Amino acid sequence: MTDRDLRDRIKEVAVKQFNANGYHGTTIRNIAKDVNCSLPMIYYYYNNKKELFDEIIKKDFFSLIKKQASQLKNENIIDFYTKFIYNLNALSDYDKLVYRLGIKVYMSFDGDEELMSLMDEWEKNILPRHREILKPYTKNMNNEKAIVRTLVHLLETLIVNIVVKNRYLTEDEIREEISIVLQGCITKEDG
Amino acid sequence: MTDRDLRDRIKEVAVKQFNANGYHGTTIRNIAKDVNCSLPMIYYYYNNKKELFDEIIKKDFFSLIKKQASQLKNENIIDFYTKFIYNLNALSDYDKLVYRLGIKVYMSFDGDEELMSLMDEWEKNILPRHREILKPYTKNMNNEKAIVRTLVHLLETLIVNIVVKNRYLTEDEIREEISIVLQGCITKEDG
DNA sequence: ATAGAATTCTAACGAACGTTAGATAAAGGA
DNA sequence: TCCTTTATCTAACGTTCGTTAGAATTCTAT
Repeated sequence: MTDRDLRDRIKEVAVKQFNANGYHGTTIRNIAKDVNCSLPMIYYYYNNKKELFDEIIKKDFFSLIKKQASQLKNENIIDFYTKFIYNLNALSDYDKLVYRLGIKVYMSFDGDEELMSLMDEWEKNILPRHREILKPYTKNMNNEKAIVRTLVHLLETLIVNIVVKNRYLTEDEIREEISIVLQGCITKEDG
Repeated sequence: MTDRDLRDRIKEVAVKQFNANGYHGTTIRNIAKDVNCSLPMIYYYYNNKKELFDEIIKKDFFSLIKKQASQLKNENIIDFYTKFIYNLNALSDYDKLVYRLGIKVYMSFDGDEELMSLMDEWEKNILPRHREILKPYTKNMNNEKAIVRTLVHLLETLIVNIVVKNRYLTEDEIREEISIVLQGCITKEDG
């Protein structure tokens, strides 16, 4: 075990245990045991259990998805979305678990009201954001809204497969599925 | 409160609390309080907490999805899948919560190894089943497998929206999205 | 009416929980 | 060197947990 900041090591172990056993099933004692430190050390760095959980979601999870959302648009829309999903495979184990815990809260399977409403805020801008991205490719289509919705729904499942169910999806698999949803768009602007 | 079997009332309250607070966050005392009975009555009908949780998944959840999977095929494939999803809106509150808890286990957000492996067993026949259903419509297509996969992925998200996030999806919304994924198939056999 | 089974209760057990008090050790500048 | 700050510990507090013992009540068939 390296001599990294104990504070970070605590959070790392906590993410694992919150994922595996949920908020209530995770105990400060078990975290301390895995970190190999004494129990009150957790309280030296975090005021209480809830603050530890909240920091993972509020800091780590949101900075993760904000970073992901700010990815540069590729020249080709299908390449763009394919990379968008495919890159999730390469997330570090820690980031994957943070993402997974975030989805757990997003589905209100864990966390509290406050965290859930933060998720609702975020969710509100998902559809508009992708609508904006897809605008150049869907401007003449009558079912534009449905296409954006379907794509976002597909992306959600792909994310869940990689991050929650811990599957590896190949780039080709991802591209195939995205192409099926966007097949009406590709001939408009691209090759 | 009606005088239905106390055993059923216990399970009903348990489903609510397991959904809201997870396995570890749910206490026998709180169940008893909501059922308005004494604490040992839970143990009169169920040997322990885990048996209560397991019965919900093993009996109620699996009978629910087996019933759903055995729905009669409609003459039109898009109508069929649209109804398949749309009908979820009409599930009783209890069945929705049972379904939701099952998904929680399916995503290994709750439950134990044994329940998870039951889920894995079930998951294995999802793709083949839909491949069979779609066979008449995809037999001449080169991306048949990708279409089935994409459809199943879309169905998963729609199910999560209705059952986990408790959204109401209109029949038109559902049909639009399914049509986008199956647009290559419809002109083959149908009108 | 009454014996026996089925149902429900009060009260408690030991274990584990989140959290804290307070002592000890290590580090670093004066 | 000594003093202050930072880091770490042992031990315990009060609470809640899953579970059970054992008594009281209600039902049912004779």
